[in-house]
Amino acid sequence: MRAAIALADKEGLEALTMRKLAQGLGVEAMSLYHHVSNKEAILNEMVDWIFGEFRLPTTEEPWKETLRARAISAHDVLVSHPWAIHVIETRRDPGPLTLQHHEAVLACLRHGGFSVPLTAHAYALLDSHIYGFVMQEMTLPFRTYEEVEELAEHILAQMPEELFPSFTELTREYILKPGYAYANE
Amino acid sequence: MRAAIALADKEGLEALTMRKLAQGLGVEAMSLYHHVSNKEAILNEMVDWIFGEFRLPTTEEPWKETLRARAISAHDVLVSHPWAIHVIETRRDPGPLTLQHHEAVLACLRHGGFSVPLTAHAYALLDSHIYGFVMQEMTLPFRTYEEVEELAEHILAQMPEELFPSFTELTREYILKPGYAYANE
DNA sequence: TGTCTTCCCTTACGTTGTAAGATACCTTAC
DNA sequence: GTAAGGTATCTTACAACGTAAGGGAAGACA
Repeated sequence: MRAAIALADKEGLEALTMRKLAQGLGVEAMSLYHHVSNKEAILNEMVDWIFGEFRLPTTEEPWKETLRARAISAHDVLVSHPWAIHVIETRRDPGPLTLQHHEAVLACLRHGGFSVPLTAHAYALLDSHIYGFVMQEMTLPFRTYEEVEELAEHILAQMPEELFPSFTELTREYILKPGYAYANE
Repeated sequence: MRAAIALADKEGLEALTMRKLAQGLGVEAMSLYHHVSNKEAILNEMVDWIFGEFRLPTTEEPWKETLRARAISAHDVLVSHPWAIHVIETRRDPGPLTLQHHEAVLACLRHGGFSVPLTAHAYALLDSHIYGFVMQEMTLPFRTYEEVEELAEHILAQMPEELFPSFTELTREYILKPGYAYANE
């Protein structure tokens, strides 16, 4: 698991093949199948590990604070493992750490005074925002400020201003201002 | 494009291979490369087509109403093409319909009185919710109500209630109630 | 000393995207 | 009327993927 996560972190999800993973462990690809039934199983465990990294909310702290801390932690974890949302999105059965995490969030909301239906609404709302935000952040065609600058100039150059007035305005007056980072949205 | 979208709709994204796509068109796989440079190019165009399906917001209607209609439309489109969010998430350069859509949303917010920074905040917030919501909806291990029932019983049976009190409560008192559908969250 | 389990190996297969190049047809030019 | 060139398709081939099938070496235990 550690090797798989490290490989995906370093060389991207598409580099995580059974052969490369095995090679990093000084072993042949087929040897992995003695410990794991599938590549899918590896991905499942990777996602469960990710959920284990999220800060668990508690029932002692006020719900707003502890859930805010959880959201920020989840964001940070997902951003530092760029493959994560992508893989989460394709998993269909949750692991133990994932279930434990859900339980903690639900318990926190219930202790905070939310009714059962409101708890469901709130959880859906919170995680929609977290996942959607991270997803957009990861989909951006730039990461550093230099990349923003270069790309924006390139796009502006070939984007007719009369067709895209609001877009060029946003780019010029907001995105290209020093200090811009999508994460601050 | 029509064949590619139909194939992905009907048999899933993993069934969209160059050979199967060609076969559906009565042609060999390599013939597609005369019209398209890559499989990536096909995916790019599919995403652009998706954005073209989203209802464009206008500057005539009140921003709240027209953006709400856009959000619902986007949700419906994304749900009826289950491959869409997945592919959107991996695209890095937007097509013309995508740019046109962004322009319309930005223009709507600006006309609605939002400042440039607030427009950026609002757009990020709106789309985070839309994408995240759809992503969660598509990741659920069930689609129909029968599947919920079957799966919930199965999970409850092997989930120790003392370890997951809030989870079992939510399942029993909310998810298993007739009429439940995640889309209503 | 012999059997069983654990762990890794080699070999092989079907599927994927696509590079390289041949071939048939249609259009256009002289 | 014929040559030249462009357009659309084909066949063949290759490297990389996940993984099925089965062999072999080491240690554990009888």
